[in-house]
Amino acid sequence: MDLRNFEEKWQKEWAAKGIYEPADSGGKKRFYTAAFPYPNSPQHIGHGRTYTILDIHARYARLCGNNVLLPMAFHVTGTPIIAMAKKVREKDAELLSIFKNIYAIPESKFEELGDPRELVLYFSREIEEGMKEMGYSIDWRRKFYTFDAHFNKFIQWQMRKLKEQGLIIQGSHFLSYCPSDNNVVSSHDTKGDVDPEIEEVAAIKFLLSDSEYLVTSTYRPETIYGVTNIWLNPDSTLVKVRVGNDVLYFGKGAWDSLSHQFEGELLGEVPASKLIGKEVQVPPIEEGCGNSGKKIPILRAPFVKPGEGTGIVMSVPAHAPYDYVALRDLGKLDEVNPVTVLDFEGAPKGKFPAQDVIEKHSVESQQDSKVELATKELYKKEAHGGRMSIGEFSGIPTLDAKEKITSKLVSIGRAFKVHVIAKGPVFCRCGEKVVVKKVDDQWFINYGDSSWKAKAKDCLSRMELIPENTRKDYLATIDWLKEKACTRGSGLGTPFPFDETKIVEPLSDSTIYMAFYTVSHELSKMEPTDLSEEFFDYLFLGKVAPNSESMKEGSPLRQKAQELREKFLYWYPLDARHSGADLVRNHLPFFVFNHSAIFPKENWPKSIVVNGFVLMEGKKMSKSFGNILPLRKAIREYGADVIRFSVVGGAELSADTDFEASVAVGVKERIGYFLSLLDYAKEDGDSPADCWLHSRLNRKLKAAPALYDSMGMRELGQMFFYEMYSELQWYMKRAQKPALKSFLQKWAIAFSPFMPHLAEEIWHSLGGEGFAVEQAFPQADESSIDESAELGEEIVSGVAHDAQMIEERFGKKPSKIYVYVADSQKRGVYSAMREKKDMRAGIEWAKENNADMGKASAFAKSLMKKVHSLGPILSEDEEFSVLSDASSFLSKELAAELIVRRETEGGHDKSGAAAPGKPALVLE
RNA sequence: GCAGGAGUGGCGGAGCGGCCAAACGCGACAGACUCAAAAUCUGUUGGCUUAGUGCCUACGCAGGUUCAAAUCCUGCCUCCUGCACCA
Repeated sequence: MDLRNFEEKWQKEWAAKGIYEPADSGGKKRFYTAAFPYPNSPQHIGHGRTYTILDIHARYARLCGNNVLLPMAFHVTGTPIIAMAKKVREKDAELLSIFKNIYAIPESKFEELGDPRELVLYFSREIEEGMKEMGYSIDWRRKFYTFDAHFNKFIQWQMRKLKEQGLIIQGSHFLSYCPSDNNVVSSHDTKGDVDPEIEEVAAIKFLLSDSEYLVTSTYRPETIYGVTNIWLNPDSTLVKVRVGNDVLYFGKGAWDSLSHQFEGELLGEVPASKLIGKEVQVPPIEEGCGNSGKKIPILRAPFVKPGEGTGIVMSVPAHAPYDYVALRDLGKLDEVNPVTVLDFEGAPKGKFPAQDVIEKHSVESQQDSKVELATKELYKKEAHGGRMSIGEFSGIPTLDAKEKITSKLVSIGRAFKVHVIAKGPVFCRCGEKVVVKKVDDQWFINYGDSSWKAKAKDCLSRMELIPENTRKDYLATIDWLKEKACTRGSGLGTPFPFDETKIVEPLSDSTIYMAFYTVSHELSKMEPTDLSEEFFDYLFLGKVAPNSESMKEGSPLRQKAQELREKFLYWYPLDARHSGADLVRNHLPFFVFNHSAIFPKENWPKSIVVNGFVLMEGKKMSKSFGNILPLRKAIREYGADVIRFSVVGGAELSADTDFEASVAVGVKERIGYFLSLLDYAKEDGDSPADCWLHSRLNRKLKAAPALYDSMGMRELGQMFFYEMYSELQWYMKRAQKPALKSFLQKWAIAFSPFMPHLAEEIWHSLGGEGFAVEQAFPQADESSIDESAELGEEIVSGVAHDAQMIEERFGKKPSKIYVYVADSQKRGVYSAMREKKDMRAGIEWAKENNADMGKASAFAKSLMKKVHSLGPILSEDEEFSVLSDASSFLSKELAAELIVRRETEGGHDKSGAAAPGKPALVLE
């Protein structure tokens, strides 16, 4: 069976009739979008998940009578595509092998793919075809690329709107940087893919003489009161640098890195050995307090790495195990004056904390690896549970004191801040050490602005978030966001309007583009030069400057803007934004922020839906595992409906889902089963089996709308696919004359958001008019929900099951099976107990109704344990007739004559074991 | 380090105070069909037991609340994800 045949057929029909190209007016509307793809590779099935959920959302909205817009475009902004094209031109073996073996690109194409534009076109075509083959109900007329001139104009307008409100600022910025490549370095540019995280540390100045200082860098400026000496590697070279009026000493290697951060005039080099033995002054942060302002010695320390930090280290033996051990090894502990500056719970009495922890771990010498352990242990205690125990900041928690002391040192001119690569050194792929570079004229979008944050939160508070438990993540991110660098030096995209040599950075040009979709199909017919700031002001905000020439009343451009404004106002606000869960920390908050700043409240987005990832046979999909299943390949292999369902139906929205080939095969086979039922497309029957099946269906139809609204993908899939499937199998076994026409019609439409092609095929096979995907969602018929019919079938299947169970023990094939239906007295006891959830209620009922008290109390006792969980039951007559009706079916199933009797008839010692809903069985 | 999340059967994963020995799927086993296989169907899949509706032991570990806990509370252990200029 090849599902592709009818899938392609219906895709063509849908496209020919343009049913996914909605008018920009009329009736109820819904506007849904998902993040546009970045076309630097073909899509794999993982990409299919978000779009499939989006499509299901859109399709359900259509069944509910909405005019639905689902547009798509391509995000090409940034450097990766350019870098990739460059690699193609250089004939990079690894990349070309991926092209050939994973992406299946013909080698004849390689030449032209060296051009970034061709690369974009190639992969975007690939992606678009895949989306069409998946049956996504996208309006492709609105497609654009983010390097299009029209879009550029729009983004420039956006930047201007932000700047007007003071939300675009300029300032200095620290970047991880490779001096050899002359480029910014991020985690995938480093050896071992280490993230070059930038950290701020305090650089403290120790006065050597006049205005000459040794500069040490430290994570623990709060220990300044306890510094006893300076460590200097005797084999290193120091450099003297003039910064302002000061002359600063740094380790030579350290200066090479730090020189990218601030201006300084290199005065010369000094061998470190020349300084050893001299003294420096501890910054006089608080006279007479600890070692503050005192003279301390410079000691030799071969362990100091001249390239790290500033290459010069301050020593605090009371709190730093390394310093303590080093002094001990040198035999100089007695010559210095350690001071305890921090107190914490469990701090040793009469000992220095570092000494204590060193002794506890019996550390022998500096080379002992336990020093590291001791350092971590002590630091953890002091940093998180500790407080200052000296000076004006006494009693203040360590982490706060760190800040306060640093600012005080800065204010007295004895410290400044430097930025270093955390957990360094980190090396660029070219081999060079990554440094921190300061950029002075960087542009930012100021997400740190507090009134903007408040606005963004206001916007968020009005939005529905699915799943709702993501809300605190958004709030935390909104709080945490600060200035975001919004331009880059190179890459595809939009020139930044205030400095056209720069490009608007990718996460900044994808925040309000949903508004662009509402008119993109019209804008593309216009000249980009017409898309002025004034034009967009009118289109999106309805604003006209009083003396505007081009937009004055009656001008052609004003008319055009008016026409487009109506379309924009029709579609906006956006009803739902769909995305993978990974974007909760960046794109989605930006989306909220920017909408809240630029658009009035009535055009703020209504909801966000996020979903988890797709795993491949339990593992993360990745090029290195070689387990990527390209979307189009998967469609060819299994069919679009199978992939749609496999990627979406197996897990809750926010959970990761697993793609397994064996499951996909199972889905495909079940689809075949549903199709085979078309042979039974007769008008409805009215047998118990028919009532039962329609009851089950209507129950599902009743539950469905709430599930579709909350994106309960797993449960919908479970219910309409797997459950329906096994119920149909039971039905086919039970029904003498299966009649499934109206059942299949309703089912196909209700499930069409998941499997639109199958639905269309079934709909037309049953002679339906129009398209299945344009019908109204089938309303549940409450009167068809028949609890008795469902209970009846449960009893029948229970009898079949129990009889088989007993048969195994019976030893031989029975020729007769007697079924005893429990009497009405038991039912009375049962119902009374069920209602009151109490045994006495049953006994009382028995008394009042003159029942056999011995029997009644024994029965009541047997129900006692599950008195809280008794389900509904049928009356004796109902149960009797259900079983009588089913007796020929059961006889056939069990290959034995089945005789239904009432418990009251007796006739067998087992007959008394009958319970309501659980008849007693006797095999003969 | 900070923030967030998760630990259930052979596996994936439901359940979030009582119809739970635990949905559904996958896998495994048995049976039917068949010359045989695949596919399909039917059943079994914690232990013990009765010719079935019974009992016991289970939901990371240790306690607690409750008539009742996988579900609520406390502590501990383990694992995962994110931490920005990157699409």
